[in-house]
Amino acid sequence: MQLLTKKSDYAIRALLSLSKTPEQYVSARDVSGDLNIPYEYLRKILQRLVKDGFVQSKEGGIGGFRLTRTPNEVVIAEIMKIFQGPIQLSQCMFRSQICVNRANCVLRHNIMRIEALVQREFQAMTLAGLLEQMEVAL
Amino acid sequence: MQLLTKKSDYAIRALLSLSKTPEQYVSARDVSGDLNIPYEYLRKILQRLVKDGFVQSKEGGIGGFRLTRTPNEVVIAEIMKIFQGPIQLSQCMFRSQICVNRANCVLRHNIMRIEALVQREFQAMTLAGLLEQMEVAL
DNA sequence: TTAGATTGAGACTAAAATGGTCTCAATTAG
DNA sequence: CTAATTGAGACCATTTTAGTCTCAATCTAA
Repeated sequence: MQLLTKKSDYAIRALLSLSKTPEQYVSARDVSGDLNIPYEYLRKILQRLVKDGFVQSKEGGIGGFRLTRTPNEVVIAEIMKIFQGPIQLSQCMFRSQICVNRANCVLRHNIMRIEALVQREFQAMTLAGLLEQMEVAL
Repeated sequence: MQLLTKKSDYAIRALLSLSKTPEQYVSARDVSGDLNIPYEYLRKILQRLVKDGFVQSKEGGIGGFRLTRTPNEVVIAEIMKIFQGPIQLSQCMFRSQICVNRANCVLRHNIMRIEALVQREFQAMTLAGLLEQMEVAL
């Protein structure tokens, strides 16, 4: 059981890396080298981040990727949602079988409470926050 | 992304069901019928709970399963650990690549904090607690 | 203008996790 | 003895996760 998949982890670290040089385009090759992330896989991840508007890309010669937002506008919960989907209950709620017996309701209610808690935490987590912590740690 | 898999969900609901008749052995067949859980699958889950000492089984004629502990001794976190493994970081920490750069450390530190939070919540959740909520709701 | 590096897009693959089934032996109450 | 039960283990299908491969389009610099 892991809250954060490798894909999200890669994405967040790539974004952190890009935030070091805000204006500049950095190639997937460079980011891959820096962070030790499989090149082709990282490319897919960055392409996805382009599609969702978190980064901007430039093809050709000295192309690459750069952030489209300031680090404080990049919420980790949103990144995770892209690559892991929303934090949600075990689908049953959205299907026919709503609360066959009372136990379901109670259990689900409790799980939902915890999921909401997790959601809040990741919602409060931004690139800027992480960057700040990195600076302090230096 | 779901905190609770179907397997854990089934296990917890089965335990809640068994806790209604503490002394009595109830067959997997009956539990399966009650909760609408696939019979063979439930059997596997119950077998596992026997192995881990949460329930006791009796073979033959009017056999079945019953709780070995009182509901307040059954912690949901432990059940989840059995069927989903421990809540843990994306393995990297336990392998060669510890903190290639500072970003890793900071990100991981934050994730670990949230994971610990989740762990605490599930650790505080017991069968007894759920049962109590069910009674109140009646 | 051409070579080289880059991104875009999409198919493809391998391994693990998840959810579930099937079979058969051993046990036991009636 | 029979029927219902658990124990054990193999088996299977689908989904998720992680990653690769190929080729076209774009752009920079020589």
